[in-house]
Amino acid sequence: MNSIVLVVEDEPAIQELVAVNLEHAGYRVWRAASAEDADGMVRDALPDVVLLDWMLPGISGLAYARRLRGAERTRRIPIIMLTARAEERDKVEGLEGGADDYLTKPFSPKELLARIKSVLRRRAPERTDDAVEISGLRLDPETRRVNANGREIALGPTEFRLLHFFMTHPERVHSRAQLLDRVWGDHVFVEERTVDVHIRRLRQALEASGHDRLVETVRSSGYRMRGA
Amino acid sequence: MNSIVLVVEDEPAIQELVAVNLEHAGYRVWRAASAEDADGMVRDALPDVVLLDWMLPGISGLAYARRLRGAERTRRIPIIMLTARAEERDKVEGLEGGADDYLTKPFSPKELLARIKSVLRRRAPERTDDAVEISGLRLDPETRRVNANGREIALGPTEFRLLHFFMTHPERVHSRAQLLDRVWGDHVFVEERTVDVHIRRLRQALEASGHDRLVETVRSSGYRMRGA
DNA sequence: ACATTTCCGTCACATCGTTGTCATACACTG
DNA sequence: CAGTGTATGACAACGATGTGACGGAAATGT
Repeated sequence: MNSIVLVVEDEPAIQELVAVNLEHAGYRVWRAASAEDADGMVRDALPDVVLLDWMLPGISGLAYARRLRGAERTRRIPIIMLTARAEERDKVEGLEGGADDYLTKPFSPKELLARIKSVLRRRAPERTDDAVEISGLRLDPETRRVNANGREIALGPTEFRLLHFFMTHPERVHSRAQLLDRVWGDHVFVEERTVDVHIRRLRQALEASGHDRLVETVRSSGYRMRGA
Repeated sequence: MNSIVLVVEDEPAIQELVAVNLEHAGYRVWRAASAEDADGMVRDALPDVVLLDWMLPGISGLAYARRLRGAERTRRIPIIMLTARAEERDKVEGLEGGADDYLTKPFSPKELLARIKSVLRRRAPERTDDAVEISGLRLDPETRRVNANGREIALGPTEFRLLHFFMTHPERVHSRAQLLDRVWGDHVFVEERTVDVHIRRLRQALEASGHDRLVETVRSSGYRMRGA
């Protein structure tokens, strides 16, 4: 759903090719020609995926992947490495560096999109367009709609994202801090208790259909969504 | 999870490497460049593991390990020693100093993580996110749920931690003092008798499914959980 | 540009669960 | 049976969460 892909690639032709394909598929693309460039962009806001060329002028792709994985703020961003055929033998080392997946040049647009989608699904399913459903409650990111047994439910933007995150990570306890991080996003300075209020609003919206009982309070830990 | 690793290493490059890898794996890292540094940190709160370089300016790693093992408060913290290849012959002496394991430089991140996990599992399995099950009673830290043969059991925060500790250390008698230390935590001032009350509450919660018989009283010693 | 509506974050207060302690009843040991 | 250790129920204080209200920001409509 309009996810942001940061493409770090020094070869203009390839960068263009990749970017065009991604944009055509509905992604927003940030282009960087080097790790240094990329770093400047990441400082302002976080992309949802990083496509990282292996060979880069200056800081290498591998080194940059390590740096991203090292910093708390960027740790969970999925990384896909672009490598030339000849570099394939280095895969093992690269994986240790923290890449989530590999793409060997040349690659087809279809393959590119598939990898991105798969990597998103694995590490950040809430950034995906797939509809989710739990016991009659259905959320569809594509249409931005929520239905409870067919009847539509109106949600504010934050409640929508909150519910989406819950539904893509059910059965697991999330602390208020984690929720702020992953639902409100990066660089937020908000009281933890604010989460409570939005939980309240979400529950209120789900009350009509009785789905509010899916949102459970786990005292002293956080909140959890029932998985079934 | 979210265990704290105290890294004591004077070589900045290695400290950085280790710290980054650990953080990537989800640990919280405290960095110290010397035993003296480390000691200051330990005074405030206790880490779950100590990674200790063999060669340190000032107090040596070996000496510091001995000190940690000597003090009641820090005695049970697992210690992993970092040694250079050339020092390998000293392994025996090191083990006598009380280290739980060794890592010979250079080492791979994978090996580092494996050792830490193994050492944690051995000395503090309750710091792990793995679900535990004993004769139909199942506790899952990730979802913060307890089931007795499928039926969910509600526990307060303290009872939950208590049960978790018991289940990860079955068949072993724990004194009230030990339980206070490891379930309530360091630096607590609570009557020992309070443990009795929580045992009572835990048993009460487990009564419905008959699992309360798993929690045994060992007169004049403490409590124990049956292992099967 | 202005008016209106929606949404957000925060606060104050109400409510409820949890906690540590005590007093008492009970069980075990020698 | 005396003495020690443990179980249990009650309780008051505390802490965490629920809830309604409010001012202002942001989006939307006119």
